[in-house]
Amino acid sequence: MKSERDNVVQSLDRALDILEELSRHESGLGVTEIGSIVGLHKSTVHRLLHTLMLRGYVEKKNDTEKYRLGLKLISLGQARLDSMEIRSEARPFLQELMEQTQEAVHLCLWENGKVVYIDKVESRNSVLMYSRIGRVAPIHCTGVGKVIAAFQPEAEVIKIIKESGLVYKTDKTITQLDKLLKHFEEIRRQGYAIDDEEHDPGLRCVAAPVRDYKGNVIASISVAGPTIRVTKDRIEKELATMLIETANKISRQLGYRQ
Amino acid sequence: MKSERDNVVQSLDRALDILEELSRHESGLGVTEIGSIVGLHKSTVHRLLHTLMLRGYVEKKNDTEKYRLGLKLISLGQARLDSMEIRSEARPFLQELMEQTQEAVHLCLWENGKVVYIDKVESRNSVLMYSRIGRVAPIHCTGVGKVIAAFQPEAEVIKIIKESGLVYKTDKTITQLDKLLKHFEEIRRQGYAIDDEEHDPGLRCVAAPVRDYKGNVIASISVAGPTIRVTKDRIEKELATMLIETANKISRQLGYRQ
DNA sequence: AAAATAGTTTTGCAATATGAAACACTGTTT
DNA sequence: AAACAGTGTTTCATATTGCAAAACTATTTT
Repeated sequence: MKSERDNVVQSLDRALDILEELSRHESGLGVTEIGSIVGLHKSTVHRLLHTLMLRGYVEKKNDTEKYRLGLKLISLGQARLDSMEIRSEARPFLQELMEQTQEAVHLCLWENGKVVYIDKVESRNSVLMYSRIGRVAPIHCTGVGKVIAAFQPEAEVIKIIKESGLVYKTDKTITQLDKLLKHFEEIRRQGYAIDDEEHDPGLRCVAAPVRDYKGNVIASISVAGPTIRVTKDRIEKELATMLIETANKISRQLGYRQ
Repeated sequence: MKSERDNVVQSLDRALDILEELSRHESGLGVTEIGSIVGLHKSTVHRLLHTLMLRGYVEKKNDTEKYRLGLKLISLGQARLDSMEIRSEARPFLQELMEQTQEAVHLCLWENGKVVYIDKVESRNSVLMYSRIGRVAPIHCTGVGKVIAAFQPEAEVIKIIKESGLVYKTDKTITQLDKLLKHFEEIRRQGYAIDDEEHDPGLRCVAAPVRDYKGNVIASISVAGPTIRVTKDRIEKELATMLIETANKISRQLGYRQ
């Protein structure tokens, strides 16, 4: 039986291992360190790094022997981001929402069965949180994830959950499939989702769905902050409404007509 | 004589060719197209794409046979951006400056002999322009580039100019080395640089240097917009001062004490 | 000063990656 | 409907590449 791993180009695969390891180490890694972590001989690592460095994908950090990701990755990553029309269309609305709420605002996209952060507008009051452009948002314990998943075909959602699992993050994480699906019904009914410390203790997020011109939910936006500021009361009285309005504006910008 | 191109890992090198070609084609490319452009057999391209796709570095566009850059590049690019402390330190100041001026504001970094855009805050009035995160700003015809180059060791600047040349962009581009170096003297004297339609017709930009804790110019910020809004008069009367003040705030944030 | 560790280079050869050829699929033309 | 053209995918013989062991160089630690 032919496997996905058949026909993988070994040296390319290895080089990508190296890049991903470097992305996890902001302070950089040496040749021998990389070799140990990715399980390759240091002379192999050295040659792969030589090619990556020549092409700008890695660089040595401040004339040390430590390697880090290179600027070419910024360029390619940004090229991919810039090709996302929804991102530029949505940005002004996100900015406005951040100004109104003074909390961090996010835009996530539903891509290949994953919810990915593709924009984020920080406020002056922003606190450190998990969300970061390029990161995947779990569909069971983030507002942006739950609100997208709730509006996808249930069979597809179940398949994804079976693959990635309902990983426990906090005591409030929903880790039972039937309870999550029931929760998704509630989200569909009220039109928005809340992450009530389900991903990070002390953090709450409210998210609303963004639709494309056909009415499919393809993205979500959210407002997130510490529970002492993003209170349940504040969500019900003002944030949910503002969020849904903003999401609707973005949806209309994308050609959605209800 | 050992060349840089010695010991290049061929299949990695080729895969990077493919990624860079895809970054130039927002609408995606097919296997055979890629093969034609990068000069490889379609079966070779197919196998490299298979590995890149498995790892998330490319994906097929909306169930077509066209390939495009994948989300993993966003992740890695953003990891590199997020490792830049100056970027997060500067962002609130850039936001403030954009609010005050209502024009596009940029942050560029001096890295490996190049000036690279690493942040950009758009205004509602932003017009389409060359600047894009990840792109390199020419040091002879952009404000952000000239103001960094002016404060670097002259020998190093001359070396870089000899390598990349003084490429003509508009009728106002400075294309003679002696005139450019003289212009750099003027920039050092007045403490800011102006790109007066030297890179794009109809666009003007004013830029100021950002210093590190040692006083070295390592970055620059700029305000840019159409010449009808970013007038010479407005630059002299208000923009230059605001820009220098903001650049100084960022420099102080980085530990610079004059 | 000696030992240990890390980075870099060399090299023989086994394994990989290549591209030509064939096959499968899709869209266009007749 | 059949033939044709072009693209994507797969196979396979083999030439070339990439590998890691070994050796060398440089730096750090003891």
